[in-house]
Amino acid sequence: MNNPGTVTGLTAVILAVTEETPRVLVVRRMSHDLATPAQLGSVDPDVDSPDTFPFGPFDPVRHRTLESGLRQWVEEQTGLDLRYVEQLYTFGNEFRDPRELHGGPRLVSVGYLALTRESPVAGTGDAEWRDWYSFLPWEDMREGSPKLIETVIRPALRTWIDQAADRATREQREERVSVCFGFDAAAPRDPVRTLERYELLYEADAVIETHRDRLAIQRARGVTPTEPDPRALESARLLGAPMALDNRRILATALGRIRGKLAYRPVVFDLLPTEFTLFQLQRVVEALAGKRLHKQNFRRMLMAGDLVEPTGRMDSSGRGRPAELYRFRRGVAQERAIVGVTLPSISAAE
Amino acid sequence: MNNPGTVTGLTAVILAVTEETPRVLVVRRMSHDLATPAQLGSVDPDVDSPDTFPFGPFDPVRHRTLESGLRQWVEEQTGLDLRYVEQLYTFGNEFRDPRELHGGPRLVSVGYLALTRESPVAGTGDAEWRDWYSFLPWEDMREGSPKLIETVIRPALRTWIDQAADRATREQREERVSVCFGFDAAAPRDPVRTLERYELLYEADAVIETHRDRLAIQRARGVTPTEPDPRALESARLLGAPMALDNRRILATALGRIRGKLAYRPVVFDLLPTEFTLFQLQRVVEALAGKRLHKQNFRRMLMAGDLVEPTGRMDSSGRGRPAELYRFRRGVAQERAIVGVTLPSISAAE
DNA sequence: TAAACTATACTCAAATTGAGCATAAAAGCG
DNA sequence: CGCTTTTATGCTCAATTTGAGTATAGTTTA
Repeated sequence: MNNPGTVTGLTAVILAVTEETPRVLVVRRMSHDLATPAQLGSVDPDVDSPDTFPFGPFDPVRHRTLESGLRQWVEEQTGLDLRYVEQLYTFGNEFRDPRELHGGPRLVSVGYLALTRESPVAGTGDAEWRDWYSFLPWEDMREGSPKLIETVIRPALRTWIDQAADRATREQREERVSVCFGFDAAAPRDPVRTLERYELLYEADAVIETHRDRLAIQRARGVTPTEPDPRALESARLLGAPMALDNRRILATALGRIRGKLAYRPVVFDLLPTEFTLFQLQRVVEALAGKRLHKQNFRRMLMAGDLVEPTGRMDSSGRGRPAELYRFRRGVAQERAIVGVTLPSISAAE
Repeated sequence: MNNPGTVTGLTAVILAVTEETPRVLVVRRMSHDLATPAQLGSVDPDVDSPDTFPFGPFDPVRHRTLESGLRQWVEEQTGLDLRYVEQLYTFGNEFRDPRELHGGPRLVSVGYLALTRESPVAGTGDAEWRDWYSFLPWEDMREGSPKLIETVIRPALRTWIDQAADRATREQREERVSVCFGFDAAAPRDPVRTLERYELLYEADAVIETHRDRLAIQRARGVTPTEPDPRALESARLLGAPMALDNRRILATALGRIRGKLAYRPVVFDLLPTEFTLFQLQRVVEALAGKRLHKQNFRRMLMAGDLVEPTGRMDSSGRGRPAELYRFRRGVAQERAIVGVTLPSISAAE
């Protein structure tokens, strides 16, 4: 086999929040330069043209840095005004791009997280905003623990635990499941561990990607595909909308990162308009955290951190008593910002 | 100018701790594949053959993942048994590799942090362990604030603040300096913000790399080099040993990451032998954190987190009362490990 | 006018954190 | 041997932070 080398590209996870709804920008077709996703041995018809994140090759002649490269083509292609931008992770696994199975190059992709205030996407019409929890439904605990955790995830993980070859493996799996999803009352669920949860589900054959990838690899290698358990497949299809390649893994990485960042950097403000009520701010934080917060404590924390200041104006558009409008204290908190917004963990009880 | 494309490589920051001394593995010459660092317009003779981190190109044919690639060549070349390995950041700035100035390709390098128990480096003889604080001396607060903070850093940053063009910039710089180094009593110094500190020093022309890079770029562009202020140069030479390329920035990234990780993952144990006294453990954490810890509180935290268990054996090699030997509770804490080792911030007073 | 909803001020107990005191057990040294 | 030095280990205490309420006020909507 010849050495097809590597292709280096940039993947953008662009987040916004409208009112209560968290959104991420996805494209239906892959970008021109890497068009037509190779036929994956698709397990599920839905997977045939699944969503991807905006992707562009990195051109060192045009771009001084990876970040400026990303900013430039995202702004060119979507017209969005990216605010906070942060490098996430570089993904370089074998067969990330299924074309590698047929002799294509390794696709090394530097993932970036970008925050913006939501606005209609200009430019190429194939990009659209989607609720990010439609891809990772088990991460949204705002209305309590979603039903599919008990009905789909728990049984699937139970099966996986029971399939352990020996006692030690079995106990390790039990512990891991318990920690990731907080089933054990002793270890409350940590909102930041999104990637671990996704990877656990992937390993446990609980998401559709596991089956898809296995099948694709087996086909490319000329091995007779193993017939997946129909019950496992059906269960996997219930676990959120699929995405192409490892894009759901990337989304999980992004979500974990932004949740972690929340605690020590005032990043929320890059998702909000210049002026906002404290309750709007809280709604956005809740959308990110995937859980409800205690209102009084939330504002206490904001005040203690000197993160916001009142504008004097009021917002009467809401239903109840009008709330005062605040603005982010740029400058001071910008740098200081040892304080962010702390997220409590989610107790197993709730 | 033709398009020379990119080269994708892997950079390894390998850390170990011997007794009290933190160590990082550096090589004197660059690895074969990217040998002979181009002549940087070296400001300082010492910079002519500076240390670099082990670097190797990424070969997608041999390596299924970036991490396995890194593990493989590091273990081949050094014989070290890498334990914890984590991706740090991908560096792709213009002119990272000075050969780019002369038409070379962009060097995109995926940085990895690796922990190992120190052992003599086998294999190619040009690798050696160095105290990592020799490169970032302002990060070691174990014996109180190092003198060079007051004698070198503070004056240099003062000059930078005074050079601000306008009042707003000036205040921003003041705030930033104060937050990074904790000069202001209100904002204690955060051990995790190592990268911010390095970048601040770089921007403020306080480290030698700023001068080196500026000169190199000016020469390559055929611009007459600006003569650097001799006092600034002299001061910059006092700020730790230099490294090639952006390797000190990478080290700062690594140090910040491991310090942050300490708080929520039991990574220290990958630097220790199987059995250790609590005091040895504390010494290692202190080496990482760059500050001294309260002994009693430290063990209280360990016990609360169930991270270690006594072996029953005693260590009598020390001078005082023999200490009990402990081992890391693998398995349980491995996964649970919401608890790590929390680092207090460093108050300005001390 | 009541019900519903939102804003905002306070309180309180539990848990966490930073710092110290006290005592125990060894080694080294006169 | 007795004294100093050094390290280990158990325990207390106050300050702060955190999670969860109670109480009351100001608006809109049925």
